[in-house]
Amino acid sequence: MGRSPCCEKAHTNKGAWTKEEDDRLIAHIRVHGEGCWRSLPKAAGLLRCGKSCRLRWINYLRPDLKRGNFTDEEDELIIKLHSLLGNKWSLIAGRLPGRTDNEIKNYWNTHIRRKLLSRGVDPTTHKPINEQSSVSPELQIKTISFAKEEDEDKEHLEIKMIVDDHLHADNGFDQFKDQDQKKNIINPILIARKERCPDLNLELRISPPYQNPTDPLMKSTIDDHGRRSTTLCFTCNLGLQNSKGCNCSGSISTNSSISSGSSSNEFLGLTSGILSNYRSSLEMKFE
DNA sequence: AATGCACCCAACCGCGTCACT
DNA sequence: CAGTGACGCGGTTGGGTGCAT
Repeated sequence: MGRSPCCEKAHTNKGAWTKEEDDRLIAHIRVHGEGCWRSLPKAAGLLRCGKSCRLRWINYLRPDLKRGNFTDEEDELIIKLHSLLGNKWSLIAGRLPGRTDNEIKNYWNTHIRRKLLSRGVDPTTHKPINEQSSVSPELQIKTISFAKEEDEDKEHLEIKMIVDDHLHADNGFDQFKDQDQKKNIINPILIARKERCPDLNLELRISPPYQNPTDPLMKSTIDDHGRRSTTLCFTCNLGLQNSKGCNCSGSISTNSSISSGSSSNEFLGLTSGILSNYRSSLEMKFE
């Protein structure tokens, strides 16, 4: 079963928009507002497909667009958001007022990628290019997909998560060579986690972006077992240090940025409902 | 001045998701 | 539950522009 075309290709203009077309689109949206993109071209007297009109409006004609060069602050925010979200350009754009996903995507591909490479940082993983993990490949978590949880080998995943925890705690993990021994250690921790957040069964942890230990934003705490862990509040992670939501008291650790339910129900300004929708397609890259 | 090349970015394309029936 | 239409997203393309030779 094929997909029906979004419009009648034979009678639509393509390519660059003319001034007259722009004016028609603007005039129509001023009167009728955004939406109903499929019927808009006919109503506005445009020989364009609805998709094309939507893109033109969102990426170019919208009055609230911020034109001009990206600032250094925007650069850094994009980098931080990308390290958390990956190529989720629309989500990133949602945190930069006046910028569009297309604009940020283009800017990333033409400027920021190069900028990161020149810093010796892999733009995909946000880790130093020459830093190779000492962990054996079979113990490294590459990607966890949430598309179909039931398809996941959950036990395998849990073990990897805990091994990952111990790696982060600089605890060494040769002691966990035996799988059963691993599980004996792992299961109580998992149970405790589930009890802490009974409403969430996401099996989800999001690793923070790579942080330079010398970064002045990083703060260190010592846990009950005398282990050192470096923490940074989430708003600071987003480059919004000293903002209203800044909470650098160590409440969010580098090992579990979103491991438990938050009373605010917000992540990056998204409601839990949006997050829920987003979850099905979200892939989190683990270190 | 002519040519080739690299870069930028607006626009397109295909697919996934959601709402509705 | 399946089919369908509409919208939104991310990857890719291609034309315009500037620079080097």
